[in-house]
Amino acid sequence: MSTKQAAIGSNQLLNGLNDSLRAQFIDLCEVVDLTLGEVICNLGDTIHYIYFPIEGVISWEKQIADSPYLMITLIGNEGMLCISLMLGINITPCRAVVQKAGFALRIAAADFTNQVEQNPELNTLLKRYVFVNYNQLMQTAACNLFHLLESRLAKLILMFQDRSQSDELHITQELLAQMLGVRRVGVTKAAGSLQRKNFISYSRGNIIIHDRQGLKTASCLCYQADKKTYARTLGSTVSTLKNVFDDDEIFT
Amino acid sequence: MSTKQAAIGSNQLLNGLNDSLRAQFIDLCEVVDLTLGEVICNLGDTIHYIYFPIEGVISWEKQIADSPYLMITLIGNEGMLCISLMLGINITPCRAVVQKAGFALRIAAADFTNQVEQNPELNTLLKRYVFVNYNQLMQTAACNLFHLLESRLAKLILMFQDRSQSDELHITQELLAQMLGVRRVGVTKAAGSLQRKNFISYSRGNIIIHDRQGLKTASCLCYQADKKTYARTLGSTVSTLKNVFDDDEIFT
DNA sequence: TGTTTTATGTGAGCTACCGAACAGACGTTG
DNA sequence: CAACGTCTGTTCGGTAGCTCACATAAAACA
Repeated sequence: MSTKQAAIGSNQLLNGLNDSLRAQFIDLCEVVDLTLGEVICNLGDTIHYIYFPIEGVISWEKQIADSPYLMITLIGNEGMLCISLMLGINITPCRAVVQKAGFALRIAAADFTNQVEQNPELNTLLKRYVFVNYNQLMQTAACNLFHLLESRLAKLILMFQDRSQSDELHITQELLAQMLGVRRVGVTKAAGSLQRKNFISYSRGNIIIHDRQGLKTASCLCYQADKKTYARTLGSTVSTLKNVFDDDEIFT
Repeated sequence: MSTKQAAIGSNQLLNGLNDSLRAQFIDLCEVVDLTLGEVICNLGDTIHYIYFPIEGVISWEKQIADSPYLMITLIGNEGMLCISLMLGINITPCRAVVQKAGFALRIAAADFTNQVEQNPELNTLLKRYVFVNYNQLMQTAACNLFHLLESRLAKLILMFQDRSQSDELHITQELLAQMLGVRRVGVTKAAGSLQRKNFISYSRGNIIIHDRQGLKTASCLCYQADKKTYARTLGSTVSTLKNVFDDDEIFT
């Protein structure tokens, strides 16, 4: 299943390219497995490859002094890894960890840079993706300050579901807590609340999502806002955007 | 004093360009006043101009649903305004408000885009600046979650001082509270604590900084980390970096 | 099978910050 | 001078999330 043929057309970001350009780009890529828990890169690492996930979920985590790692965003087949290279920096400022196994296309940094320089269409597309990240990050900075843990947890679960395309997630409360930058007991309490509302059920690292709509009402509006930003920014170039997110209601 | 001649060499970011390129760029700019409280742009505005502050301080503020505006960063003569255009987006995602009067170079969006396309050196420099912003934003997202108000206030005061190049700041607690996303009484308490430690004194919208070193110990390490990121990322291109920040101690 | 490891749930006390309301102190303007 | 608006300081009750400690239960392993 992880052949390059199967890979074509399965990263939503690359789907924003026209067929010939996409084929040319993917021709320079190789398909690699993403194994659960794998650390793809660490703070300070030189960027050797750029990743475009096809299946699986990767968390992008920042560590600041005196504090544990904090998840900045989740990356699945709607995005790419190591956007620093788009900004001319070949060093990663973060750690990237595989949170759901799968596989990805990856391209060598030099090839990537060449392609971006030679193809204005590719350059435009990926710059827009950087903008989406930049915007989501501002949203997250505010979200972290203002919103209750239960809302943030609901948002995280929804994000994870979007990117893993499954109603069953495999992730422990301990890991969720680390991503959210809170104690495990906090997640237990918030997850218990979501469970009592019958939005999810939880058992030893398995979350089953029963009521996606309910989760949306429980989550903060940041979730919807981020998706709207993605849609509005990449919508004109990413033609198959509807596949990225099952967006039932995008509102203004 | 606000003639274009005086302006040359007074934005630290543009100082990263070689002399002829900088002269050529500034030739396309005009000098405009920044008046206190002026809203330079609002969420959703089309970007007509890019600003490079020479004197004065601008706050970059995001508003998310159900919450007041939150300051994302402060911009002075170490940076530029409206970096979205570097990412191919000509709409501002935020509000920008002048928090200290001064003046700035500004260049029309079309001229800016042309210059960036034609000058790889300029393009590289400003992409790196975007990276610095991106990195600081991740830091802020974590800072907002983990760090105490007093530390965040100390950091903000230091940032303001760096960008206003004065030991006396004119800003009310109400405004600081809004920037930090907390209530005014919270700032009163935190500022009172800093005052009792003799780091600052405070009186009706005037902060006088007595002990910069003390403020640094009171602030979170995010302050130092952000400056280090700036120095390391732009240091190789910005030759006069030492002028940007009076960095007594940059450590690893 | 019993033992250990891993994952989740509960409790009590603590702290930072919130919400609201109010008091004082300074500056400006009539 | 008096009246008013602005800015800062304080108080009281409430709550979210923290620290620490411990309980329970499913899975893994011997």
